[in-house]
Amino acid sequence: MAKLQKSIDKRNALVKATIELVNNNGFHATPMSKIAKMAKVSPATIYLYFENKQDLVNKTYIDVKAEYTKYAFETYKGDMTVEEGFKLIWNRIADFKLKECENAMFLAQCDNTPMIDEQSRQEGIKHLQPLLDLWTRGKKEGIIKPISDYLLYAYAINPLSFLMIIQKRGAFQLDKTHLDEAYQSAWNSIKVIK
Amino acid sequence: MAKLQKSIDKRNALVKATIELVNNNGFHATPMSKIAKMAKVSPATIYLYFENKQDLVNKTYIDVKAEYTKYAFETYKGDMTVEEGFKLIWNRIADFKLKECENAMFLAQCDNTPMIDEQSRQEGIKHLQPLLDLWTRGKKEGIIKPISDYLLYAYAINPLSFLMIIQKRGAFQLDKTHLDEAYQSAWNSIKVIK
DNA sequence: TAAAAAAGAATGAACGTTCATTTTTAGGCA
DNA sequence: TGCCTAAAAATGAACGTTCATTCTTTTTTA
Repeated sequence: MAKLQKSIDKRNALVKATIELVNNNGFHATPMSKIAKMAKVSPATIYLYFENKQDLVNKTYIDVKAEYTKYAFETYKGDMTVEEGFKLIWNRIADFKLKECENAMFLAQCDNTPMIDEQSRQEGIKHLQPLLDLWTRGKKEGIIKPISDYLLYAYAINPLSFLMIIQKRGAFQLDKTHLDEAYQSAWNSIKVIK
Repeated sequence: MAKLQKSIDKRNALVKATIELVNNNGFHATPMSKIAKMAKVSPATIYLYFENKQDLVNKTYIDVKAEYTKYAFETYKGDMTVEEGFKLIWNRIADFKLKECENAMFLAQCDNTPMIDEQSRQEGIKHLQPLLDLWTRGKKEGIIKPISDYLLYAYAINPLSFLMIIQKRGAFQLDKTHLDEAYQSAWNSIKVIK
């Protein structure tokens, strides 16, 4: 048990180092030797936990994506109204992107580059199912516009990624007021207009 | 003149090859030797046109960004109403992202990774001024919500990047109906609600 | 004490860039 | 016009470095 614990710590250290270094330098400008150094491990040890560099980054992506969606849906209950549910999930996602900025930046980079295997990408998408289910219910109840899930995502959720990135670059600070405005924009763009 | 023409052709070929290879492989997985091969040029020749690899990708970014904004604002006239102007620019941007998919993918990758120098990034942002001016006017006239330009961009323009990426990945096809819906979402999220 | 985990050094391939050389260009002169 | 030449442009090969991965040895574990 002590042995297993130790291994998990090392794996976590490797994943964490990968995120930080890839965020700052990009995938291919991040040598295994630096990841090893930051995780306080020998380069050779990485290969006890991951097949190779590609496997390391794929697994890191899946880990982070799982953490992200776990956080997003953690307090959501199936008996909420569609509007309540959406508001809750939206705010949890916003929270995550702003508080766990490093993790969110990593996901953004993975989603916009050929860094990740197609298979790992698919794996990551699965975790969004609760949100899709909520939208399906919302459309049935006539509360959410009867348009493609992709469009709903593009206008309601994805803008948060953009805001996170420019906030990270120091262009502006997202405060409570901004977030309220952002939520209103998100909700306006998906709700049925009466 | 023949000589100058020839040089411009070569530079263009290099920029084009860079876009295609970086889109498919990422910046650091794209060797200069492959760029040279695709542009039908010797590796050494690249260094007659660009200082080094970083300079090549910076210049490519600025070129593509300029092309993008030129297209976006080409038919816009200052005497249009705010709503007309926005609709026009929005549709031009959508056009560009869908027709010039390679170019738009390249920009998305640059904007979400540490691939580009901060200076080149700033240079690229300048070109968006006409859109910012339009929004300023819209706010003055009480047509556009009095919120930060970043939020306006996040909800009105940026979703197009997301749609382009998933369309490119084959997840779904953006047709005319989708585009109309997308435009309505965009406009709803920035216009003043009466 | 034997097996598993970890380490550092070694290896071979790939890359960005430069170097020495060849090819092309432009234009002055026969 | 056609030829010559010096400068500019272009090239392929070579260099030195960096990196992912493996190998051999040492350390830790149970």
